Amino acid sequence: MKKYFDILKNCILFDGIERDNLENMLGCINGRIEEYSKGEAVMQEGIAVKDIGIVLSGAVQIERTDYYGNRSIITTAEPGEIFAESFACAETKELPFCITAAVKSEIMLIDCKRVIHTCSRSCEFHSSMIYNLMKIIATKNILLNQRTEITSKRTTRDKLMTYLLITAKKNDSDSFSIPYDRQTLADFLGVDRSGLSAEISKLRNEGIIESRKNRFRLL
Amino acid sequence: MKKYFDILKNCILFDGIERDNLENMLGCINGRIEEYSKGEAVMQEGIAVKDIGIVLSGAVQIERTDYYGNRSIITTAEPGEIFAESFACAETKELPFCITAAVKSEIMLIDCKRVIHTCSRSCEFHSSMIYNLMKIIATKNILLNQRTEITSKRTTRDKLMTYLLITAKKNDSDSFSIPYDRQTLADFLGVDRSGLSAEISKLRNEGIIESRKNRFRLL
DNA sequence: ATAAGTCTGTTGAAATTTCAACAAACGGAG
DNA sequence: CTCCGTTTGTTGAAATTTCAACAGACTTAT
Repeated sequence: MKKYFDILKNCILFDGIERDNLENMLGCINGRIEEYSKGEAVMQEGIAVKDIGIVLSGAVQIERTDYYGNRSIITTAEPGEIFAESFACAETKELPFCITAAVKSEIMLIDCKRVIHTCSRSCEFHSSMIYNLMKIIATKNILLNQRTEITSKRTTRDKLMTYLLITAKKNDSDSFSIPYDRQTLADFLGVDRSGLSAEISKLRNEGIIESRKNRFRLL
Repeated sequence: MKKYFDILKNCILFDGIERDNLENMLGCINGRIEEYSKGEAVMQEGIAVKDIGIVLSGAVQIERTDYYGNRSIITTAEPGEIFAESFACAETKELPFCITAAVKSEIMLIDCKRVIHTCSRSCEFHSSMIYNLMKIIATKNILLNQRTEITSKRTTRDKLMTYLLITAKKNDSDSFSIPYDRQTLADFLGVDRSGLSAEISKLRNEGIIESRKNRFRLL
């Protein structure tokens, strides 16, 4: 168990909890470690989700199959990252996709109820963990809301401008860098890459923005 | 205070908490009641959000101004509904939009920290409230994820089919009703209403779905 | 039953996006 | 410095969406 402490220490779920207290914590929430071989299902589609997962080693991927039968990877979680937390907290009756081990992996599974309901001992660290979990989910929520605001716009220009405006506000400056290359930005905005490039050029020619590579300035 | 108990009783944040215990609860979390006149800001853009809001009477609306200067209402909250909970839990430093009273309203504001951190008395109801809050935010999260999955598709057909497939799975049946009229569905999917109608007809002609008004069946 | 209003499906034209292909710019590696 | 692989910008054609307008179906109030 001890050999995983360095990884768990970096897991945001345990933010603000000292290493020395981690051991007590883990007893308190009864985390169990499971091993999965490459391709094996960590959580199967259709199950009722009870556990929050933490990747200790390896990686898991969340996969979805669309109505054409195309399977695509929605996200992956690497060591120290948590997954399935929203489904566990929402007490999802049927997981709408499959979570599998991308490679041979060790996963810690924690019963969500043990996290949310403070133990009888009511340890102070438990409270920290609840706070962390709430913050994680709420932050994702805000990010998803922003993305929805962007993608609900109808044109590439509107999507891009909405994104740039949100980013400028976040950076508290008209001039900022973005952490995406063109293709990734296009995927995020839900538009075609070449169309996005064209739109950036157009906005630049119209004197609405300045841009060079992934650095932008709103005028 | 007592006159608001009926409203609070229906607030999902207090699910599973008996009326008799509600009063203790409210002391424990120190909910304060504020009154706002029509149009007055309940939470101003740019502030650091600390409180979760509950509408006791009237209604609040969450408004956003886009880069053209058009102001639009993102959502409204009516009596018994909560708002700003994600921003409070995520400890948002700058609220990205304004929350105003749509009409003369009474609002209960609760310091989020008081909710998340169980009180020294560690009352059992507090634990219920944390559980409820977590479930609310996690559920929204899942819904937003689904919406993102839908709107990230490029064509009206793909968006519609993804939505129908998710709904069918949720209803555990190929045949189901949807809670939207055409315009609302179009807004939700992020597409043009007339184009959506046309696409539904096309799918029907191709024998992929049956549909009558807001009832659908996947074939 | 009528009338007014709303919702839905249809259509064609205009606008926009996607797609494919290519060239220019860029960034290492040798 | 040159070569090679990758990223980005550009372009024109094809596909799709949006827009506006209208007609028919349906609802509700009187």
